Amino acid sequence: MTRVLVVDDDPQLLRALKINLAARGYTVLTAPDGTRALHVAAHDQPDVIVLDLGLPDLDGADVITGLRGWSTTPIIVLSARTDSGDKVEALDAGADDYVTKPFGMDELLARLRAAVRRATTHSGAGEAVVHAGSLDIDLAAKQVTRDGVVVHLTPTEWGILELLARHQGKLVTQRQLLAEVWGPHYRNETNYLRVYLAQLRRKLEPDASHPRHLVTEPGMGYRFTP
Amino acid sequence: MTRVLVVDDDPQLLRALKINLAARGYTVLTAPDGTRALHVAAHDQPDVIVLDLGLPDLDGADVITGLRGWSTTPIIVLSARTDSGDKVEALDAGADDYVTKPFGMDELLARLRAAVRRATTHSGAGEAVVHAGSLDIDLAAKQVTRDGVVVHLTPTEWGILELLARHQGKLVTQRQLLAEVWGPHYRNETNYLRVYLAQLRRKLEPDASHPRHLVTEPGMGYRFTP
DNA sequence: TCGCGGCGCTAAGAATGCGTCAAGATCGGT
DNA sequence: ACCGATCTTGACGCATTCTTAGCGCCGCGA
Repeated sequence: MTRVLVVDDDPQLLRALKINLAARGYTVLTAPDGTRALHVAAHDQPDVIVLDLGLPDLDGADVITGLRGWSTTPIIVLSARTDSGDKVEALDAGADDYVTKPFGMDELLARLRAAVRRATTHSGAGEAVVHAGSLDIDLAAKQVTRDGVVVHLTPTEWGILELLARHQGKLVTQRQLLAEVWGPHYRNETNYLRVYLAQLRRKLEPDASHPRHLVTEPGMGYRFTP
Repeated sequence: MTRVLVVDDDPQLLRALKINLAARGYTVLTAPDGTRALHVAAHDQPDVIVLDLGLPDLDGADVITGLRGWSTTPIIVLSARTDSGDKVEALDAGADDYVTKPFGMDELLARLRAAVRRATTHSGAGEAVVHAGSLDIDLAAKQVTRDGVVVHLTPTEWGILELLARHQGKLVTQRQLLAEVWGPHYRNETNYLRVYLAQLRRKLEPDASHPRHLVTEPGMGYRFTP
């Protein structure tokens, strides 16, 4: 069953889309703002995302960028703005399609089918386990094992590790981590990161004081290196 | 270089598209009708196809079906018909996107970029790496390697290198660098640049006193030459 | 030939960011 | 209401990084 994540702050529209999509046999997930959209996307891995711009908390382009860092899930943007600049911005940020409101339900459904078709014909099964030394991180099961033994992580610890593992090899800025794990208001609380990274290293690294996987890039952020 | 096949029976529009696309660095192929479009597509294997509906010889949906039989090249449909039924038909036949005339050139170009990006990131490895001699600059991972070894850069050093590498070959003025890396208030502190460029050269250049990549343009700024 | 501005280079003090520890505060289940 | 787990908050020492100043070189024009 195809799973669609619909992100919109208008309960009316959300409901209308939910009914229409469910009637066509889609499984519908919803989120009312950007922060929760990112959470749901990471947690439930939908097959396609319908994203309304003009969300209350985050800028539309930021939501797209936040998703594109680790996911290639098709994104269809909805917007009331017909301005061509907005379209260009959203598409260049990584959106797959852009539909202006008011839209025909038939058209949206057709674009949805097109997006899903592309994604399924192009990509095989995405790998959900990241290996790193004696560490195995199962992103789908949300579980980490070290030398085969399960390591217990708190929700916050997992949030950080997941984000880093999804971007493995890439640098993740402190702001990115704080915004994704704690929320957009915590962007300057770099304190938290120091505490939690130390905790993660204590649990995961062979030698916590000389980290091999959870590497600090001073002044910039952190990097997970397999 | 990205190759675009434009299919349209209107010579005016064909010419306009050709000029605009060529100006953006695309290689442009053209076809005036469906039959020749299929031939060119089979023969030259373009990276993306812009297809006008309402061709003189074949029905639009038939052209799409004809292409989709053997190719997964992205197809962007142009049409004067705003009717939602046409859109649904074209998209379900296998088109990737549908743009109604009259359209903004900016929007079309953005949708073109989106289509090409999808196609390349899904199949090939979409890497954002700048190579220069024994230097590899990974802009996404924010990491530099020299002869395969990772070179550690401070945030400021990286800020400068990133800006220069993104504009590789082009001259970047001192004001530009200072404003982007330090902030708009530091536009006259050319001192900083001297210090940091020296540091970067020491870390990255084979012979720091005879720079090959980080070149000074006296009185103007700096240039990164691969 | 001389003076001048722009650049490369070095080095030291100042400022910032990080790891660490430990003690409250909060949450959630019994 | 209690208790353990988890999250927040503050403080300290240390290392790195940034800022700033000073000197010498080179090319250019007077």
